[in-house]
Amino acid sequence: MPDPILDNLNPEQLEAVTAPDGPLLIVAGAGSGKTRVITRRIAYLLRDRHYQPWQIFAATFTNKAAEEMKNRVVQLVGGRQLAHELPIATFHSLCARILRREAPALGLPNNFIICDERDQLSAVKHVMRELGIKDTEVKPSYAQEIINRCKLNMLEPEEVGQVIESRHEQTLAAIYEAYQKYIRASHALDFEDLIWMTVRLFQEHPEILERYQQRYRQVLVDEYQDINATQFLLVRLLAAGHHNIAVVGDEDQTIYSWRGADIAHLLEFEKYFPERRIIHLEQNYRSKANILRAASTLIANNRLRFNKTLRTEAPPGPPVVVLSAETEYGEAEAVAHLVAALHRHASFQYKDIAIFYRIAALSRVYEEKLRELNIPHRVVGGVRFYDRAEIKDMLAYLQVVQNPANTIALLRIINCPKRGIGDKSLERLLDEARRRGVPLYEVLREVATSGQLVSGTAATGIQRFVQSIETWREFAHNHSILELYEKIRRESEYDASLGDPAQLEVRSRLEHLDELANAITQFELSQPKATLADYLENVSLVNPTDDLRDTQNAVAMMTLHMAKGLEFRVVFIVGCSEGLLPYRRSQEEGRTEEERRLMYVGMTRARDFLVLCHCDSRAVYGERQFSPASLFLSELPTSGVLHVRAEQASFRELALLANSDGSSGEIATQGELEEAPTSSPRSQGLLGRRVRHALLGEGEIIGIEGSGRQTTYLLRLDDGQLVRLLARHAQLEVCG
DNA sequence: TGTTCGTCGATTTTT
DNA sequence: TCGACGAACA
Ligand SMILES: Nc1ncnc2c1ncn2[C@@H]1O[C@H](COP(=O)(O)OP(=O)(O)OP(=O)(O)O)[C@@H](O)[C@H]1O
Repeated sequence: MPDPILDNLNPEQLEAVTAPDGPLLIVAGAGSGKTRVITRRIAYLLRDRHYQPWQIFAATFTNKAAEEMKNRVVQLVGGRQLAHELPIATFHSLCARILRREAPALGLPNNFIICDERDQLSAVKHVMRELGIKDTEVKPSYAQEIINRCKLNMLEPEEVGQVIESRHEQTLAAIYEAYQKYIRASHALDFEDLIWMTVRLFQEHPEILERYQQRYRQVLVDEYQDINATQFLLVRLLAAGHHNIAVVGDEDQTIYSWRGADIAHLLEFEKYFPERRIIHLEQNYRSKANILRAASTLIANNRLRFNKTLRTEAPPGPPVVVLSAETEYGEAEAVAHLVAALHRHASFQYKDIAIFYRIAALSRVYEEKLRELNIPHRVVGGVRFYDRAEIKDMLAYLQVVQNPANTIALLRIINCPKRGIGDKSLERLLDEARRRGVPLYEVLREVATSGQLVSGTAATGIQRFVQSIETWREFAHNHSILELYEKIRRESEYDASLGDPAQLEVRSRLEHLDELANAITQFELSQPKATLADYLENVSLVNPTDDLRDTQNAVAMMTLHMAKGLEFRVVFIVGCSEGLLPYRRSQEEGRTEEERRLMYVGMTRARDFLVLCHCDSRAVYGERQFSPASLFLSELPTSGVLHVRAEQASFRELALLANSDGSSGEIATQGELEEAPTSSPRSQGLLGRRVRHALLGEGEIIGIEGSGRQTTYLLRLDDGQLVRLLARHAQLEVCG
């Protein structure tokens, strides 16, 4: 009888899935079935070892990964309820759940709110103003970055020196300290706090830790190479009693070092759990051999890695194509045409195809060209829905209603729409609040009755504002989130403040606000018992595009980071230029190897066909700049890689090539031809000869394909271009 | 207090 | 090219 959980596993995979209790370390390369193993193991624990869903703590680093894992487990084990009961989620979300219950033990309120990057930046700016630090002296975004880097490593303000050495050390420490005070007073936690405070909770309250150790009998971490020091400490605390901790990782796929990820933790696992069982998976089940070889050759240039074996039994498949164009428009156009051809002439559906890029800003051109050709596509996690100003404003209203002490949100909406409460008044109110050590809202409430401290217009504005908030708070007690939202939207007259609905810009904002209503409805339907606090937490931690199901038949577009863990039959990596991939700033900060890993991750997502794109010049800040090909392109093997100029490319031919399995030699690749030339005797002699073409100039014949009338030459011109010419038309002159 | 216009400056990746 | 911020005006 077929067993969905234990069938279709190789012996090593099976060993990993069914390993007995105790620490388990699985180190394995791309496409070797790591995710398959960890999901099957969870299913196995549930079905055959009779664990309850809530006893399993499975952490991931992205919402997408969590969603994917949960879906797979539910598919294996079944049960509608299961999806809600299984604690498979990101570290941040698992921690938020714990803190929501236990916050009081740390002196924090249960209804804390989670502030995102933007809130964080505005908080930093706020405290810098209060401290009288000019943003020319220290850039707020820099201060933010340093604060986060400290918090990732559980460093207090006085320890700032450990992450930077600069004359600003004192200043940054002061900002950090003030920032902490400010967000605490606002009843807010930032992303880093979620992890760190959970660790602190466990360290300071052994009895609470013990409860969670009792509860979570199995700890699992996917993509373990991405773990940072705080997260590692967290899982060590949880597993301290039973040591039932299983992790899977691949050091070649560490792409989050800027979030504190460190390969060292892979080694340290063995230090903390010396009795660990270690399993290597060495067979790649995903990619055609040419793709795997190209990726392996590339990553071999990294020094910071173990030497893993990764083999495949797959046929060579089509060559990896390096597609070059003159400009980014040419590049995008070529991509779009090739996508169309793959759809039309080959067996690929749109949803089999993905386009990856280093930075999200790059997606635009490619989107445009796809749209021009009417190719359905979806951008995964581009401009984040909840990042839009109008959405953030409305959510800030909900946050203030939920917890008026949240000064961060309060400041966002106090004069939006305009209520005549200007900078001057606000400053006075904030001073008063600071002097007395009470939340800003407290002061507002008093001013609303006393009318003191501010001018007439401001006082009226405050009065009406406080009045509204109080009404909404009352209303929130016995109404749904949606009802509350609609009421706020109506009574705040926010819509009108956006301007004339005849304007396109305004209309799209209004549409976003309608979409928010839809999102709230969806949420309330899926979680009927959820509170406003639950909703706001969900909003902060889960991007709605994350759970946009991949149901549409559309080309997927995303950053290389988002691509991790996924697979597609066809992958395009666009913008393979120096400065972009590897990204200049990363390179300057000494993280070239991480950029190479990023490229490696992208390449290994492909099953059948991989296209790496590049262009000679690109507009940067509106200015056209020379854009040399990526270092990584030069690190690819010569064999199994085909270089094509977009201007000369026949997309139909490329599409047919993509469909070939590379074994019959219908269209051989450059490398194969060099190694094993097969062609008619007459042409044979030309292979490797220098020739001159009337129009194209001189070059070398590096390949001969087909025979008879179909014979074609593959010619490498002296400028590096590759062209394919039908032999009977090619008027070539042999040189020398 | 609110609006508009010009200048300047800056760009990663995710929770 | 876009957006954030400051100065000058309504
Ligand atoms: N034993 C197997 N037999 C057949 N196919 C397998 C087997 N193991 C894994 N696969 C397939 O190989 C592909 C890669 O598996 P999976 O995503 O689990 O790998 P991974 O190691 O997590 O990859 P990566 O680290 O690159 O994200 C999937 O399509 C999976 O279905």
